[in-house]
Amino acid sequence: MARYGGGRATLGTVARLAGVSSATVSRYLNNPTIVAKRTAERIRATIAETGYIPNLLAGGLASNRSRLVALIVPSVSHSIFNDTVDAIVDAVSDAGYTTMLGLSGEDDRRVGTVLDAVIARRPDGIILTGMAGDGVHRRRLVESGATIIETWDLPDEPLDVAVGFSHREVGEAVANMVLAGGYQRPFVISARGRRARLRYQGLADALRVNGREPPHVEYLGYTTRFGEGRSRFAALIDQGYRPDIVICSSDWLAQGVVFEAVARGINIPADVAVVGFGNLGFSVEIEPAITTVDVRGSRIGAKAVEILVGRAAGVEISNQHDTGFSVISRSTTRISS
Amino acid sequence: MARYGGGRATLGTVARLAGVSSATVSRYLNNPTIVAKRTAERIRATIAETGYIPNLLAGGLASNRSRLVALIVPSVSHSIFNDTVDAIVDAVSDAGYTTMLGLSGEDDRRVGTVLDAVIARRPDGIILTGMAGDGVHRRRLVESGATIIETWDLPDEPLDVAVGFSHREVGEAVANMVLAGGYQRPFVISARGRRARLRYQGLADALRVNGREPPHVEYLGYTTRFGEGRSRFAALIDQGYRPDIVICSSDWLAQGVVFEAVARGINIPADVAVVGFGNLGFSVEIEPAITTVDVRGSRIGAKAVEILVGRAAGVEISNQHDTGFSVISRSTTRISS
DNA sequence: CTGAAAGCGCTTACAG
DNA sequence: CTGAAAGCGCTTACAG
Repeated sequence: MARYGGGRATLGTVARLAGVSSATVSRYLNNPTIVAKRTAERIRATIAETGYIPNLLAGGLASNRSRLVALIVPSVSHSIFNDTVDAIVDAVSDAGYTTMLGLSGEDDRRVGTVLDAVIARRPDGIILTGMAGDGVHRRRLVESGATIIETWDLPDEPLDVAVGFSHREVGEAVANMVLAGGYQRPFVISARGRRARLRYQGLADALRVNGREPPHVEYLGYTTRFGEGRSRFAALIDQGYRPDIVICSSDWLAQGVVFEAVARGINIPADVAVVGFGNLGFSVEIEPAITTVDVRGSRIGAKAVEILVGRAAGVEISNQHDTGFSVISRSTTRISS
Repeated sequence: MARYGGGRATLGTVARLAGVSSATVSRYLNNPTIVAKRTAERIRATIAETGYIPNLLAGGLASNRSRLVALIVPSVSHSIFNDTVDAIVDAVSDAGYTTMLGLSGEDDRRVGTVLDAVIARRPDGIILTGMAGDGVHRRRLVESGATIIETWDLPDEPLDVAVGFSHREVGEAVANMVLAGGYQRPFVISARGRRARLRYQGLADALRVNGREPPHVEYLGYTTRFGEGRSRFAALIDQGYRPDIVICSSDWLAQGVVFEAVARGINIPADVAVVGFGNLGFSVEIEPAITTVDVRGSRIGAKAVEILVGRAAGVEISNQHDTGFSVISRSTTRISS
């Protein structure tokens, strides 16, 4: 970088060198077409020559638009939200914004701390997974003035706007599959989080309506792993359970179940069908394949950013966006029964 | 939030209400102990009452310290760096800084764009995975004035500071395991990235020194998946290869190999040993367990932030930090041969 | 221990 | 289409 007056080039440096005012350079940067062609060209050349990079700290302060989007997720390792995170960061970047990442921890334990840190940067938007926790946090969010987007859920009363799907409906859809497939002994292995419970309730209620008992369910921790699917399924079989369909709250669990079943010579789907959740990359690669629920995590992310950008441009935004889901049936047609 | 004069409270609002100058409030915020006890108490109370949250955009501009750390990784879904990302974001947050996340894409394709966006925010530190690409980017990084930390690698000439381990040495360690275990027919299934290639070279060179041929190797894409491990191993067997040890450049590949082996009734480790890389969570949960290389991703992340914070505090920092690695042997003791 | 004042690098009415 | 000037909300020598 060429240095001018002992520091890095500023807007002022560029203006002086190009023989225009700072205001004009600023206009060129934010809306090139409103500057005269020849002036624009001169500024462009000067910027290239000086290696000038705008200071968005100053820009955000002056314009009261930080072009910062805060993204808050529980974690990034072993997270079902990662497709959403990738989609958001990419879309945010394409829109000329920058993503701040905050980790709220398991069960959103640290969301308060993260919120404070994030609000101090005056983001234009805050994207959360799940719902915006308790009263204090909801209040802080509203008062931040940012567009708040709750994702992966459809709360009845979103704080601002929600982008996601109904977990109850997912449960109901799985129930329909159970009923249509003629399964008699479903067993559920589930995470203990709010949303997984909602899916179970949707499932149980729909089965009950059809005169069926609520299925056995085993709740694990907030995050679920391959190994737990494996060990829980093994324990289940060892305890004498003979489910004809195992419904898991994540594809990781389902993968573990499949792995254990294969190792034990239990036939999928003839002896037992396996259902996951998330349609994670590997779920299509497992053999026998598992049935799973695709919730289009990247679409949720893309939609969230679209809304953010739209809001900034003054577009009227409805407060509920159902991105839907689909049950992807693989290997649930029973060969024998 | 209580409103004062029609907007949110600023430093000035707090100062006026507490009956002190802005300078004193600023001092209280940044270093409470240099303010008189009674003054401090008054300010504290006023802040609580007004719900004041500092504007760090302004703070960063005025102090020329943004307290922003940029983290640049290829992606977040299905990434071996995720433990590092979690550790960094948490440590950055604990240090009172904020993380900006940029995705450089597969093979760092988009690193240029991401760099520009990030530098415009004037971060105090920039953390990258791998080495800082080509000349243009290296130059931009240096000129940014931020502390640059290259992680997951130990370049001979780091741009600024490097935190990681030697991929060649990992390959050599695996070679030692191959030799010690008496394996005769190693086969490598590998990602095509620079670092995976370095590990292969370390492996091949160490074997060559011991009078052995370089092992067969099959290179896949930049990212490797469970399904590829499965299908590549299947193809290998179908083609008549009979490796006694399969060395994979990721635990995902290794998991796929194990899965396929189990399905085919191939005994691990009696017939074939499987080696992964990364010590990802599930690798210990696979049965039979795989041998893998633990590179302590979260330690790399924690160390990187420690260096950043130390540098800001004026601590002298050496430019190479070897965080080491360890080979975790599981199921490589051969039962028959 | 505290305050008055200048300044960080931008944006944006306002006027022409 | 362009410029002069005020202002965004902080921090930090400087002086006391």
